[in-house]
Amino acid sequence: MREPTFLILTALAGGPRHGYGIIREVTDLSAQRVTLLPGTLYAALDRLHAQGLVAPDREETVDGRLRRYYRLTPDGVRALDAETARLRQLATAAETRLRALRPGTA
Amino acid sequence: MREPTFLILTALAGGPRHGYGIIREVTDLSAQRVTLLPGTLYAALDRLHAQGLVAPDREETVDGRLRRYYRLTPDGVRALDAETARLRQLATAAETRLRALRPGTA
DNA sequence: GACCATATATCGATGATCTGAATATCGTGT
DNA sequence: ACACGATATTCAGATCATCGATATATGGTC
Repeated sequence: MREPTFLILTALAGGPRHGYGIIREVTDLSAQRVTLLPGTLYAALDRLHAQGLVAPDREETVDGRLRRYYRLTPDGVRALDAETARLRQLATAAETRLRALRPGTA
Repeated sequence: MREPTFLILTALAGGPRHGYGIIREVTDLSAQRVTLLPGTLYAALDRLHAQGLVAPDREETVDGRLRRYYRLTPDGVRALDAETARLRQLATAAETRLRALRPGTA
């Protein structure tokens, strides 16, 4: 799983969001580091839906503009959980070696 | 940066390694979860060398077989450091939301 | 009426990785 | 002498997520 996909799942872990809401949430989440492009978002949502990790939630019309909400499925929560554990394990392994490289920084 | 690339840099953070040594180290590092294929490894080494993150170290001949060692460059250490910080930040953001989803697990 | 932010959607190109196969050398067993 | 397995490296072809660009439409602002 790549970073944009991970951030989309993380954004949805904060509650159902519609497409543009996800884009804004991801921008915040990553401290302006990642700006999700529409192509990335909708391709990812289609893929994650096909994988059963997200599902359409509800549709709202606000000021005449359609909002299509998505939410995490239970499988989606599990996938995000597993992916988070994996990231943490990778970071820990690297940090252990980096600390050994620079004993002065300990 | 994808997982195999990150693991290669992490393996080299433990000291210079030759190709097959990196493959074995990555298998250990990831608790048998990731098995680096030769094609992945050498393509990544070429790419990382072109980016200045790894450099050829020395060559040894053991039992008549050549071993070509690679090591992290200072830029490589910095890149691994930055990437590790990024992974940790992502994991922390996701964990915060996952904990809020399941208050019982806190 | 031009322009911008919101909102959803599609398409081709890019690039890192994976699959799968090929090449070469050495030690061991027969 | 020869086949075989382990070590070590290389390359062609394919896949897949993401990017960049573009399209469509609404409502509010100037």
